[in-house]
Amino acid sequence: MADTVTEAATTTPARAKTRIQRENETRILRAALEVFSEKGFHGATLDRIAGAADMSKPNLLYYFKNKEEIHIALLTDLLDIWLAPLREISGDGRPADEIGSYIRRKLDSSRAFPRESRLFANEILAGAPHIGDFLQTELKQLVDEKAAILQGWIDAGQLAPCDPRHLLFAIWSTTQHYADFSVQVRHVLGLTPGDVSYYDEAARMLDTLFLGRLVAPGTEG
Amino acid sequence: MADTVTEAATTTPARAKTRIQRENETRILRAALEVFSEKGFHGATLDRIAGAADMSKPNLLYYFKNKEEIHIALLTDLLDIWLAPLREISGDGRPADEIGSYIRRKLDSSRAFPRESRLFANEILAGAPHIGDFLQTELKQLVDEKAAILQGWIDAGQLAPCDPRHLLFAIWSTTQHYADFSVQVRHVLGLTPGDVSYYDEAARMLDTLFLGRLVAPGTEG
DNA sequence: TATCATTTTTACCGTTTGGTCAAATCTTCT
DNA sequence: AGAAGATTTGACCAAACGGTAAAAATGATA
Repeated sequence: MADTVTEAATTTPARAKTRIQRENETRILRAALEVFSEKGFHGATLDRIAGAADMSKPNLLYYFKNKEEIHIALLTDLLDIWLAPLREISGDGRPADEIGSYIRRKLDSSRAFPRESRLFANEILAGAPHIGDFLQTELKQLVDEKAAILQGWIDAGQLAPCDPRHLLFAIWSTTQHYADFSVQVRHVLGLTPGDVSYYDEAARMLDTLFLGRLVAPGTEG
Repeated sequence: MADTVTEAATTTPARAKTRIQRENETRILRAALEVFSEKGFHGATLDRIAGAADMSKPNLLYYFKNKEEIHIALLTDLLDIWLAPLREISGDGRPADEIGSYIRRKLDSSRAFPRESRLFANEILAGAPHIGDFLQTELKQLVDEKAAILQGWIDAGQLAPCDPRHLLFAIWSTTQHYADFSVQVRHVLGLTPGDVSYYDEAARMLDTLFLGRLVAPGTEG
């Protein structure tokens, strides 16, 4: 893949933006997020995005030079949202507090930004053609940093011995599942299409799983 | 969406298959799985699938009448693989044994069938256009059944009070994560593209999480 | 080996898609 | 008001795509 999000960020020619420019760019990005997140990159068409933005296709291309540039712009915005909850983990707090609030932040993020979460999932599933570099550098570095904090708790006997990175994977997967697989969740629970009332129960489940003990003592394998 | 997997299964005209027919159909399905799972439905092209099957496009269309039919054939095969581990959960065993071995089966499934897992993830992310009916009926029914078993353990005090369906969601998400998000996992762990050596550590993590206690007593929030 | 059904290929078609271009229209600012 | 720049539109294009038709080649079978 030619461009990555990090490259794209430096390519900006920096020119004062007009009011119309700002308005239309956000309209386009909002529409594109809707379409990309539910159709994937290849399933999304410029016509559809333009239609969702209530705009003609050539006009859309007046603001973004091609389809990929819109996609990259979305991914760039997304990464901040994705990283924010992780950044807040602090070594100063108690393990249960820090892990618990991290899970809550991630779950809130899934609820507040399901489209962004699905966009991210699509990108990873496709082999991370645009954000591969981000994953290897920025994300890895932050994970290394936070894993060290978790490892400190493990060494202090406050956390069960485990690979801290895999603990993060477990938090990511369980929380993101409610956004990415929401269709399956709803179908299994027998809920109607728009219903996201399962988030409260999800929060309880994850508290039990990560902060409590699932299998009662004396009944282990 | 016009066809669903359940409809397609009954459409078969039932005619004796030749050797070449069997060989080429499996060649096509194998190639299509590869392409669909890494490009998604819309990103996959018939030319690419035909190329991967070392076959001309018209020849491919001699065996499957269109792109969607190949996709549906793959999904149909997939659903058995997906359900198999869940079907084995029994109310006769001890909670820790049953849950533990279910997790192991699901994790093994992710390792053995990563392409199938990603195909499934793509389908769900796209809103389950083909398997929506399956999710609402067959899967829901099986989940209801197994959830009752888990609820029995909860009522018997062998399992922490929680929504059994959400417990299943947690198992699905954590285990499938290693197939669906393998690119991210590898990048964060600093592994090379083909490396799947993380599965052993993943198994340990999930055992700790689901069967043990993560946060040490006395350090809860 | 001759026959018939099956399989494969070549050439092609209509549509969709990402994208361009130049003219027309609207804003902004003097 | 009117010039200058910004925005929008309609007409269009080449490539890619899913799919078709018919002839050619191959395989099975008697």
